[in-house]
Amino acid sequence: MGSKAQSTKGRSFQKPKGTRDFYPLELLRRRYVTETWRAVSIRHGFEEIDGPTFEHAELYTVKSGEGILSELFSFSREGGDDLYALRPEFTPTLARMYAAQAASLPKPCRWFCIPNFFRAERPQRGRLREFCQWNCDIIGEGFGTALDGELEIVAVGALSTLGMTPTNCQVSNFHRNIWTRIFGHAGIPEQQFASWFDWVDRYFRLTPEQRMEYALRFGASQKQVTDMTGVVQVMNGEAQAQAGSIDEHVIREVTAPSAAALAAVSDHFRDTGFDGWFKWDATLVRGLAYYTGTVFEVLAEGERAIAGGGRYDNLIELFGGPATPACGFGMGDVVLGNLLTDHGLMPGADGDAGALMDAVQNVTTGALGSVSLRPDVFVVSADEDADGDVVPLVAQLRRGVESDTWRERGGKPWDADRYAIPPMHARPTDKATRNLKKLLQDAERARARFCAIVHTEGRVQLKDLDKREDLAHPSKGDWSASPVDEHYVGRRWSAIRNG
RNA sequence: GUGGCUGUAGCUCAGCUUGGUUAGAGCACCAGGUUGUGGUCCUGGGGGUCGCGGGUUCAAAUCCCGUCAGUCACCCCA
Repeated sequence: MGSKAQSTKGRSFQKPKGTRDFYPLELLRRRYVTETWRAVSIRHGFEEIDGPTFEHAELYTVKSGEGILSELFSFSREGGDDLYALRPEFTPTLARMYAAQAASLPKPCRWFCIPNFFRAERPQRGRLREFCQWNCDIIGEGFGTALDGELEIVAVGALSTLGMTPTNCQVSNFHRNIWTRIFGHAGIPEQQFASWFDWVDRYFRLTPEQRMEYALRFGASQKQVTDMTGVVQVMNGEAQAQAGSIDEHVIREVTAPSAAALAAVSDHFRDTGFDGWFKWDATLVRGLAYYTGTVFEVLAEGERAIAGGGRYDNLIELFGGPATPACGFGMGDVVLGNLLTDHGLMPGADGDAGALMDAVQNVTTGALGSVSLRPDVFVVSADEDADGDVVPLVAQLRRGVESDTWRERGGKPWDADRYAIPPMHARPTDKATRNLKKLLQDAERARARFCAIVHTEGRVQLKDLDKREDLAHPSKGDWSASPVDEHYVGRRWSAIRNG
């Protein structure tokens, strides 16, 4: 080590711009994040997939136009005609894969992947040319309207597991159709919608004067700018509508259907115990033209978006599949890594290799909750009055119960004693039926080990699906859906798993 | 594609404004010693094309030009 390592022969090589070398400690840090992503995905009922690292370049230009080629690493075989490109995102691959098998896939289909992506951009903080990104997508309709909310909760679940809280991190939400309706109502021609989305997107990055100038340049009128400024202010709750702009009641009326969809997302945050994370932001529209409904971004102070996603209801069709609604998000490892490090939430950031090894060990082998590919429990409702208890119970089981000792100590997210009851793989049904027999079939088809049947007043009946027998509580008979109870149903298979 | 900052030992950096003897520090590494077997302390040691190229000068890490690389921001953001 101490002697001169470089030979006078040979030349030295540098890693390509915007790429990273992962020495042992760095790779462990990455695994801490990716294994957490994986565990959280599985617990939320998502299945892991992957696709090729490169695709026909056309797959990307068909969606985004030829202009995107300059941001791709593209190549062709020596003497070959086909142009390929390293994948810059997963959505086209996903749409292609889904379209190819659409008829035989379950509806909805919950898929995740944690692949590397490549973009030929200029690197800067939080943006590299090769990075790792977690993608979660729900494709196809369930009976519920909560698909978007369900999806967002997965992202929040991961951040929460990694130690982020609503005080330093929130999910900004909006619905693109709120704007298209407003645009329509304001008499803006459809060809100008894209420009107006850009305008909305830049709202907080430009001064009022710049906003006016920007709008006039693409052919808007002064009145329209005044109107839209008023709409942003009303929507964000910053002010009453100003004189001369669109009346607040009119705004509410025009946008009611889309606002209701957003409210459903907000409700889902509440039902799953993540209320504080949800935020409205009327200026959040996201650049991509393919979003058709809700759009969201996970934001934290001082960082670019940690995750972003939304609803894309006509993309599967674009890739040759049947018309299928879908929503998804992506979360990159670069920004997240910066964020965790800055908040003291990255194990081994101080070079403590032992702590880092323990952290990865805990995440992967079970001290923090083993990840069962088979669902630990399938939760169904036996009574209409208990329907509303399913989502909260599933969320509670997936979250686990943190231990008092850990909480009082102010422990780190990766500490082995974090949970009194570890997080589990829990699933609700996607079926609309109330037929208990069918619901149990659904549970067996999902290969669940147990089924929790929720009755009124938080009573839970527990079945071992492998042994086909009921597991009654020794003294109370039924179990409880409330984690504060001694006979909380989560305790039962927490005990089973620990032997 | 545009702009700001940076590039000196394996790592983190000082020195550059006001050019001038063998270019420094801490950590790391190696050797020896001390401490009654490991993270203490002491002593010594190896290791540097001062990113690269050109220019100005008697003399350049230092000033000027170019170039490459890194980084941050803009553009863009799937």
